[in-house]
Amino acid sequence: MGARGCSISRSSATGSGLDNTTISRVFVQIADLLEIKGENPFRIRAYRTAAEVIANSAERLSGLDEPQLLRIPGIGKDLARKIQELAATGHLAYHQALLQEFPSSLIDILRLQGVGAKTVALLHTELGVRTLEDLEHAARGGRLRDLRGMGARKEELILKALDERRRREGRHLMAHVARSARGLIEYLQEIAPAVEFIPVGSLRRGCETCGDLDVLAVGGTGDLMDRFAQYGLVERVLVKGDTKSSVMLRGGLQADLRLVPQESRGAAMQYFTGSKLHNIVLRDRAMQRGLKLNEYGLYRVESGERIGGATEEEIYERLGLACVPPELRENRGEIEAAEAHALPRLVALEDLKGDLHAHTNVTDGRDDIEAMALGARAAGLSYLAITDHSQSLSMANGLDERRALEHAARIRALNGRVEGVTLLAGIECDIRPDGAMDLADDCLAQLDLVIASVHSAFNQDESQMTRRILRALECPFVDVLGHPTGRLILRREPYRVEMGKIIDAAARQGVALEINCQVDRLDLNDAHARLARERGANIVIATDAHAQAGFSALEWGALVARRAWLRPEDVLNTKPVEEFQKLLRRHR
DNA sequence: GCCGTTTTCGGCCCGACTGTTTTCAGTCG
Repeated sequence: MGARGCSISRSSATGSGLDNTTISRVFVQIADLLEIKGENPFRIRAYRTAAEVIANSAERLSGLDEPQLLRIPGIGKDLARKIQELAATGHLAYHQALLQEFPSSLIDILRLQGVGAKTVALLHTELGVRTLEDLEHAARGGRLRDLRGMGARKEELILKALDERRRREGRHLMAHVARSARGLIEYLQEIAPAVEFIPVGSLRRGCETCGDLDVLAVGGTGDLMDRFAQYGLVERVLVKGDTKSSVMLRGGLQADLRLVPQESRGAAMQYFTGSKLHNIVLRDRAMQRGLKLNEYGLYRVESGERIGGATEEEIYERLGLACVPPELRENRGEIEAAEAHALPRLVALEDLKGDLHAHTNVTDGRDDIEAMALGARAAGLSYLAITDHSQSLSMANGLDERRALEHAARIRALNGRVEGVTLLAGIECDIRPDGAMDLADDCLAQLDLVIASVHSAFNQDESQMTRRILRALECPFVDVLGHPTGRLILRREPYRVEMGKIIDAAARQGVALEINCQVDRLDLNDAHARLARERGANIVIATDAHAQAGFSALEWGALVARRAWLRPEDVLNTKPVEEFQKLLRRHR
């Protein structure tokens, strides 16, 4: 994940409740500042690696002691102490000292396209530039062109980058990038039918957001670069060479196209799929074996002889590894598992047999029960739980007990109408601010499936929210906890809640945790879903569809599950409907 | 700043492209 923004929020940086994201952001900021300072690049990398590891750790690091911290790869004595200082005081003296030296606003400048640490330092020392506004002023005044290594062209590029930054902030939802990829590849494919176009990078790894779109053109020729630059949605060409070009698409997504020869197809796929951390480990492994790995192939260092590169499988195999699925390539234990030939058989979209979370036009959905059943069948599903909202969600015309039971009767009456799809009468019942369920137990007891979800009072403090959800899980008729953290990716932070406790309670009580497939939810995320499985909680993958076409979103949830190392047997809705129902909490 | 089956020191991934240079530094992925 890229670093968004640079200010460390005051509210979240208060003592022992410190969350991983906050610690990670401090480390990223330190790395940025050290880069501007011109520090040892390996020290900078150490901070970046640690920041990544911390952000992706499901366990809260602020609660760990030094020996526990030292067991985490990438955390040594020094960083362990820094984490503890942060956890104890909410501050880090080293970080504060750097901020005295360089204002954090310099980091905003560092994020500009084409501006790196050396340039930021130069601007700072030579022109006294501290903020984006200072920079814009200097550029408009023509004061950049006289600096060493700069010219009028560079000045113009910086003004463009400033303008772009204003219009858009960094990252994009995976599903939106996937759509852009499909459009671009369709265009290129028509021009060059013999060339194979492969999306790689974070999109291929199934990351929830992507900073850019990377596409390989296997077996293409140089003229493809011109055609790429001419694509209708290109706003501006950033770089254009014989084998590599980058463009900015309308809407602010950067797209990169790399030309690779057929014999390097596998090496290039491996290299450009990443992640960076996974690749560093892989190249290190190659080095230990007297080999060199780059985007063209795998070579013996001594003789220069090429010993692989046509396929990814070949590269992993020559390094003594099973081929790692792209979703696992994050340096989170996959190399060790690949070495032991113990990689899991990951759950796939095709394994999913039912969907458990869908709304109809009785509340805030667009289509009626029958249309939704048809949609589920078209998506290849054999059962569907209709789960409309409960009364608290009055904006959505939520159901009270009487309407909920009437609705359930209609759903059951329609069962069998759409051949091949079993309908379950469920509800998405609000968890009230005090943790009480929004509908009476005797109503919930008469339904086939109950999802409990938080839709209000998001800013309760952590202990309040944790107690609230734990109380909801006590209700014997709750089968599933819906979108457990309430986040909206790139729009709303998750609410503050102790997920470890929620996961343990869910495991204990047989409540399944949802991976909600809405492209801006994907909630649970990969790290939490992985933790949930490790702690023995059941998982369901559910769309939260609000229209007939909404079932295609299962694709995104399946990717999250794969990134969480889940196997088909870890996901309840891979089971046929009878077996699935037996596994629900109410039938345990 | 991390790491270690050669190691507590001396390594740490690497190539493409651009702009400003005249052989390269900076940026990016």
